Amino acid sequence: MPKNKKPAGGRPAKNFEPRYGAKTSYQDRKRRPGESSAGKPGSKSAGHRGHRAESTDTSPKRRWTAQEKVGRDEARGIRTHSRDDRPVRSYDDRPRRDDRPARPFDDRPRRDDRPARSFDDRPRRDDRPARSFDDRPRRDDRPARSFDDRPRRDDRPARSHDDRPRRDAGDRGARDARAPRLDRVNRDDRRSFGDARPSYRGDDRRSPSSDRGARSYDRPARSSDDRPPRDSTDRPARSFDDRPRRDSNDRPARSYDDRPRRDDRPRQEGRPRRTDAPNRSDWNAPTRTAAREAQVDVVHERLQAEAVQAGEVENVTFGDLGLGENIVRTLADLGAQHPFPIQAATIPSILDGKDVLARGRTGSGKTIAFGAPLVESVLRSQSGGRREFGRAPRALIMAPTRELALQIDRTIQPIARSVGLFTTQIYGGVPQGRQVGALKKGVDIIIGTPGRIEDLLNQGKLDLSQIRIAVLDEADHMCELGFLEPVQRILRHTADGSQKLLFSATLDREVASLVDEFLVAPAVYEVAGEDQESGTIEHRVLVIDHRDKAEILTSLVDRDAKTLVFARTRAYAEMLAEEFDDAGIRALALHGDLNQAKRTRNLERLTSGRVNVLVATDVAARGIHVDDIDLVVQADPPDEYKTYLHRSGRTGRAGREGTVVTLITRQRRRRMTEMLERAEIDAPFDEVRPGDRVIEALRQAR
DNA sequence: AAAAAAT
Repeated sequence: MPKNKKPAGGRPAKNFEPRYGAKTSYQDRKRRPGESSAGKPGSKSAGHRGHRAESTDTSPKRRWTAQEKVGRDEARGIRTHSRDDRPVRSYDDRPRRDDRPARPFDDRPRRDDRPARSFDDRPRRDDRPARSFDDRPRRDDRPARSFDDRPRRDDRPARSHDDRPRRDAGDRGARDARAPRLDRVNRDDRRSFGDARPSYRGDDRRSPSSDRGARSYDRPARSSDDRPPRDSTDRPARSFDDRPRRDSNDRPARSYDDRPRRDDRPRQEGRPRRTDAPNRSDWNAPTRTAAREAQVDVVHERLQAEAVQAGEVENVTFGDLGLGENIVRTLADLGAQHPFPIQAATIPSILDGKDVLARGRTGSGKTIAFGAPLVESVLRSQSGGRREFGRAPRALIMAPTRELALQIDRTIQPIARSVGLFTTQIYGGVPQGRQVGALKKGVDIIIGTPGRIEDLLNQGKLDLSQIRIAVLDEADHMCELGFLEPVQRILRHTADGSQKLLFSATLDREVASLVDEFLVAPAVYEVAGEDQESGTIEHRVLVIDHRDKAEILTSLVDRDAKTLVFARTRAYAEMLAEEFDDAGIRALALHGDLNQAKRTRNLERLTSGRVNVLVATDVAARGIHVDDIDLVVQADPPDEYKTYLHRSGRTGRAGREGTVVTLITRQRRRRMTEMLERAEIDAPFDEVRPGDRVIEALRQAR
């Protein structure tokens, strides 16, 4: 095991014990040994007192696009905080580039609070050359690893601030590319979210019928709590599995168990679930096969949805869908010239005030599908008291990870700004001062994660009583254990009758608990023909010997294009990043043991191309969009098919091609096969040893 | 196991 390969100075991988000192980040530690920050140029001079000489040089930039501005804004936010609120925090993490305070958008309230000083002022930080990156020529951005003797680094000197630019460009490009695919929506039938019920037993999906039973959901809330006990029994459901199989227990976890309903609500029984949905047979599939393996992973009943025919939305424009001019223009700036199918389907309904459930595969444009109409609705609803100081927010968007919340804001903020509305991010890991300050001044849309939102809510610093539209991105995930309850508590604080929108690439009946309590007659949409086969991702499974794992991973990752590696634990993600680094392949990690600034920065480095390899835990599995990832490597196979779908969805976005490679050992073959069945993915399995041709073929960028 | 608040 490569773990100890580090030379003397290096500490063995095990050392990194994350948590204690949250602030101590792995990198910080590493850095110490060799290079003292002292040596680094940037740190001091420029660093102190807001000296931003360096940054200046970066300025020669071209004008910022809306997205870039937002990006800086958010980055600034993080840094800012650090300074203000917690002066000391190790925050160190150097502010990435954004440092460029770009003041342009001062519009935003927040910044004023902190006058100019740049974060450089931040005291300590010695270790890190601080701010560096960006501007500074300084070499390694990742000082960290330095002592490792690793040679590499130099290679990338080149980087320059390029980073941000590209992304937009890319985005756009991407979108344009796919644009063609969409076009008219064909909403034929709208099926109801339908009955939950029994379905679990796969067979009974009987009556297709009428679709709309519509709302079954209206039923007053059945709170989840109520029905506790029974489930087990009642849910004979999975019985079909008769296979008691092992893991039976594992699944308990799944929240769905908690999901009450189902039996209790007899009514539904009759509910027609239409099985014959056009094109896609089920939302998530393979119920029958699933049954067999339901051990770890459960395939929930599919939702009845109105299928949007991708090919038919041709000629439809965002304007036709009901969005105003400024918004349409901003969307175009963001690269969205024409609506994608999922967008064409949901926008009218959302503007219509309906509760909406939507499933669109990864990279299909869900953020704009709910974001644009949300902004339009808020705008229409506030015609009068706009910009009132201290106004309470009218729309809320929640996501499962901070990075995703940040990314969503990056897309929505420009849209909101274009019509004079303000957004603010409310997520943990950063001082709350700035967030609270923004709320005090008054914002219209808040985007964040459950923890901090609930925290501010309980502190009385966040008033959700005026929330008229609440969105749950990755809704099914938000219904899992650990997320469901906070989410429910938060939603209960929103205005009565507020509109609810649930989106996810794997939306299924797991969201029933929320639907039952919060949605009324929801419209359900999905895009016809969006099955895995129609995708642009190639899936491969490499069956290897455990002892060859590190070597094979290293060779897979040793390539020029962007590669995202998933590991099951934070420690392993960290270890892999170090191993790659030691092998001369620049790599960064992304997981919950890193402080938020580092998380944000490391992800940004992949996005900007400063680093090509990012090793992450499932924190990066859902929603994160990085343009050019053409290879996703699962160092550890996921336990659930949904996780597989989301992880692999980090590539092949917007119609591009991508490859997903999953490493497993022989004994995992069967489980892997079963999981792929649930995911409805066909992937060849190859027994591989280091140096095999297959590996070489896979690392070739596509 | 991970994520999500912070202390």
